[in-house]
Amino acid sequence: MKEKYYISTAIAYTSGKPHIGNTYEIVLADAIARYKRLKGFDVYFQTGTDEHGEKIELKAKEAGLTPKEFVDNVSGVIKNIWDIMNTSYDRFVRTTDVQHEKVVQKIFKKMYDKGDIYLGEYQGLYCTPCESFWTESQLVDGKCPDCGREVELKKEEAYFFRLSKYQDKLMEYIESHPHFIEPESRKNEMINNFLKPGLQDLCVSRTSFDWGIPVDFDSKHIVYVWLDALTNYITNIGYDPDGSSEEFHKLWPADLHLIGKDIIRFHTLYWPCFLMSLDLPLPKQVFGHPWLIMSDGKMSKSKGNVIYADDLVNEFGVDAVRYYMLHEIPFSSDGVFTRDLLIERINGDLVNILGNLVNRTISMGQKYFEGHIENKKVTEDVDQELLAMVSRLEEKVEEKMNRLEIGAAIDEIFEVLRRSNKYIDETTPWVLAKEEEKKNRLETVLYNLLESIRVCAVFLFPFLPETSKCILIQLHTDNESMAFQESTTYDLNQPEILFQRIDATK
RNA sequence: CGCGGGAUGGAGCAGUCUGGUAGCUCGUCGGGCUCAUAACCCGAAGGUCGUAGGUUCAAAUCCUUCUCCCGCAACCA
Repeated sequence: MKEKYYISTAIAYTSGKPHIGNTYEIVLADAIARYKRLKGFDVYFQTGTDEHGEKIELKAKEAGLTPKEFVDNVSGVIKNIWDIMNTSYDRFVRTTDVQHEKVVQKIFKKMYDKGDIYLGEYQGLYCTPCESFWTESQLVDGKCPDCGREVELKKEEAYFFRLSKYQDKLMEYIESHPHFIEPESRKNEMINNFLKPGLQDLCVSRTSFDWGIPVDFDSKHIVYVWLDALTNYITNIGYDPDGSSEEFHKLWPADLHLIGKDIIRFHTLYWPCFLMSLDLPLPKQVFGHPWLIMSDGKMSKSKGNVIYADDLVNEFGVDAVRYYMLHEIPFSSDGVFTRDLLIERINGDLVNILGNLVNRTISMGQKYFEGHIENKKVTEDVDQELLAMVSRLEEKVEEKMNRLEIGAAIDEIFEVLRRSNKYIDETTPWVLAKEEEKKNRLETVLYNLLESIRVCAVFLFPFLPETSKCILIQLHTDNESMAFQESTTYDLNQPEILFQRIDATK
């Protein structure tokens, strides 16, 4: 039986259309999910939208819509972009799903009955005109950061979750599972800033707005959005305090929660404590990925530097945009998006290295053998280095993917493609073609190239699914073996341009 | 002294854990080839590895000082 692999993205907040930075996460998750499937895992890949909260209530009001109408629309927009990016999620969840809402209420009740949630008083610095609570650190010169007016100490009835109760257990878990929080610098932040000073109990209800899940036994309280949002990882696979589904028992705990670096705290402190309260095992890993930013910093409407994924896909194609996202963003520091660099990557890597290699190889196959190529096994020493690289590729890619170094995994594939281009120069097929007695050697050379390309195409599938398929179609093969095959027969299709060169001056 | 991460040829990065010829991609310059999308291949120039000191036969790598950049510092998602 196949081993399961449960990967999730954070659910996207439905405040508006996601820009390209917000789209990075789903593509990253998709690459990992596709890779795990390729390696034989039974993958469950979940994504969706987070639809409650005060901000959405306000946005809806501005738009003259009910909150539900508003989130129905935005959730659809988000799903559409995920589809445009050709992502292979298994389930798209929404926090406004009735089933989710019901289970969240049960979870809240269960925690309350257990004594982990208690009714208390929220004390905070409140700005009355802005109707907002602020923390000490959010204040600017001791005043409201929004309007600059004085804030006052205010008390409000609220429910609290006893984070303090689970603090030691959580610390123990983090220390005994060194890869639970990645990258490591984030783990240090959590330990030093929160765990060591001691966790404060978390306020898990709100009374200042309505758009959310009501506490069923005290309906003037709305369940805190994060308690609502985080539980999506279990409610949608059948968790139920009164008895969970078979699917839940199969899938939980999740293998990887892929999230943005901005929400690490919620996923590595609050979420584990919630799970411990429910007596559930903790996810195996939480990876806080860096961001795709613009050269002048984070994308924002006020800066006017927002770029949307669908616009780029229309202009450059989905795999070019995927390639950029997956290849250009380092493991633990932000990656910068520029149009020039995108074009450079398309021309330099996708057109020159990959596209041209496929094109020139298939062209020679057609020209010299009318597309019919077998392995004549007239080998020479010069073949060895290429074949060795191809045979090591699986191991190399696996090593990088296990560390979630996606860009480095792609580099390994391109190393083989570069080596293949070099192999053509070393073997000079056009010279071999001039001598009839070298015909079998020529065919062997082309065979070696075709197999190398085929293996690369198989490994490119998680990252560039369309391109991978196009290459296999041009090679006219459905052999998806990850290893070099000694004896296949190729009956090539006509070559077609995989990526069109972009004129950077336009 | 709040905590953490970073500073490497023109650009972007790897190497730092486990000291020992400073590597990759792009760019520049020169050459080769003609199967291919003026693509491909080879070669060259270019770095006191942020600063100052220390340990060592030997430091990008270990220790300390300072400078600059970035992230975090809890109830907004």
